[in-house]
Amino acid sequence: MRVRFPPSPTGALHIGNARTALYNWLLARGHDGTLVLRIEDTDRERSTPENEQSIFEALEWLGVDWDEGPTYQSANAERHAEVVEQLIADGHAYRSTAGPEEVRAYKEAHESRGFRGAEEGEGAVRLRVPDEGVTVVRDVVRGETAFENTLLDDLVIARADGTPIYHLAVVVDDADAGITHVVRGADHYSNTPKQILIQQAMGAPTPVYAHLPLLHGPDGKKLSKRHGATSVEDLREAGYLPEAVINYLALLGWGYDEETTFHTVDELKERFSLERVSKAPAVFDEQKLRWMNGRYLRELSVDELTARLEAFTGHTGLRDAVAITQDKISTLAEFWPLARSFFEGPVDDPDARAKVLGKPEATDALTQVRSALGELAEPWEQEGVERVLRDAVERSGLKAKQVFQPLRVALTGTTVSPGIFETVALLGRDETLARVDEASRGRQAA
RNA sequence: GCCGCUAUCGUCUAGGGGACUAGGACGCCGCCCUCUCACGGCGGAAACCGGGGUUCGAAUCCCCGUAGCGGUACCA
Repeated sequence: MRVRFPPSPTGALHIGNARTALYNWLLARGHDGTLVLRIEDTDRERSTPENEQSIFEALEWLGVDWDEGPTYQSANAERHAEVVEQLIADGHAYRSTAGPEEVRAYKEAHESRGFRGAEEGEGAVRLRVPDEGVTVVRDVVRGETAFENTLLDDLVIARADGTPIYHLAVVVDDADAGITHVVRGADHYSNTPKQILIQQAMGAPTPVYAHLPLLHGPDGKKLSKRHGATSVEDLREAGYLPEAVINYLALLGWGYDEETTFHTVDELKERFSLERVSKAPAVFDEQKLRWMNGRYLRELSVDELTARLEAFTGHTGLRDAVAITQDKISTLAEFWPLARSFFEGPVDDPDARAKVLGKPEATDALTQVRSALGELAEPWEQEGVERVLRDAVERSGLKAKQVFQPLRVALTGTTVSPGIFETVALLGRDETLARVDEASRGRQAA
């Protein structure tokens, strides 16, 4: 089995393309297959070094590798021209100057009939499509469909300037590369009979086809920027883990059984099959990815998560903070907002201060807490901190919440933070007392 | 317009004639846990697009309709 996947040469790796790449990869890796990477760029200028680089980086981040390539259609121009000449010589193709207007006029004159041109010896090269019979597309996920040849146009396979059209180029490249399985988006389905016709004219074999359902945004329209993340790069920047992205993408258009949701990459390689790919388009739901990402994130060891967060945020010395925030975040991006006050001091949140420190019992609460913590003997650890703080609550006659929230705001500046005991323990004696004192002064001033 | 594909909870899906009072997951709602936010646990609401067939029996098969999507380029 030889499969090949064609990333879009137009920049970021779109989520839909990523899924196509993933399925090709799983298929090859699960079946001893060879994976070929080829960039579809007959349209010359499309593959810029920057675009390619971002695609390769996205694939690498996902862990999707390949055995051969990258190759480029544009590098194969001579071979394409040779095939075109051969098809003309064999009478399978002809040169014609007919353009869109002529084609339209022809179709208006011939009711329900594909365009048929005449040999003119110049112009673009068109393939001669048979006037009868059907071209059958056999698709692993969709079954068989017969297309009436008479309805198909004589399609252009090379421009007047000699450059090949995509359909010709893929077919030639796939045939030359010995590609046996073509797994691509369903937007190519209606084009498949054209490619099969080219294969037949060339005498090349037809590979096994599988067309994947398209991906849509929440509104059922094509996934676009206004739906949020649309590329693998976007997901990476949003703090998703590659293993979660792979798991989620695998499930968009494919299901293994009645209840399994989590699959490791190795399990996916083993379990994935084209036969179980669904036919209906799927909607990309970032909320579910988010949930799944949180699950993966919580399964990481503290050391591993720390390493990823340090790479993601560019900060170091995060381990202790990571340990107490791990089960509060769903993406890497959520870490810093929750933990920054440990490193940069209390954040400035006037609303939180007014709402919590402005309460009448706040002064009393901070006073009790200050004296309790001030008397706490070393070591300054979570266990001792919790003990004295709970005692302070007891003495104050207030509810735990009435004491802890002012303390939380005094220490972090906000009403949302890791557990209060963990926070106090991590901050350390000096910093904790200093922040409490600072908050008390601020309160008196106000 | 023509050709084609698709159609199960809001979303991802399981289902391939009786096991379906249609299963799981996300999200949502409620309860529990609780120092905030989360996490976690428990429970709940929520779907077979419509109409005809076939059959003793249809979510499952066939036809029609409807809707969505794709193709119809000297784009990929």
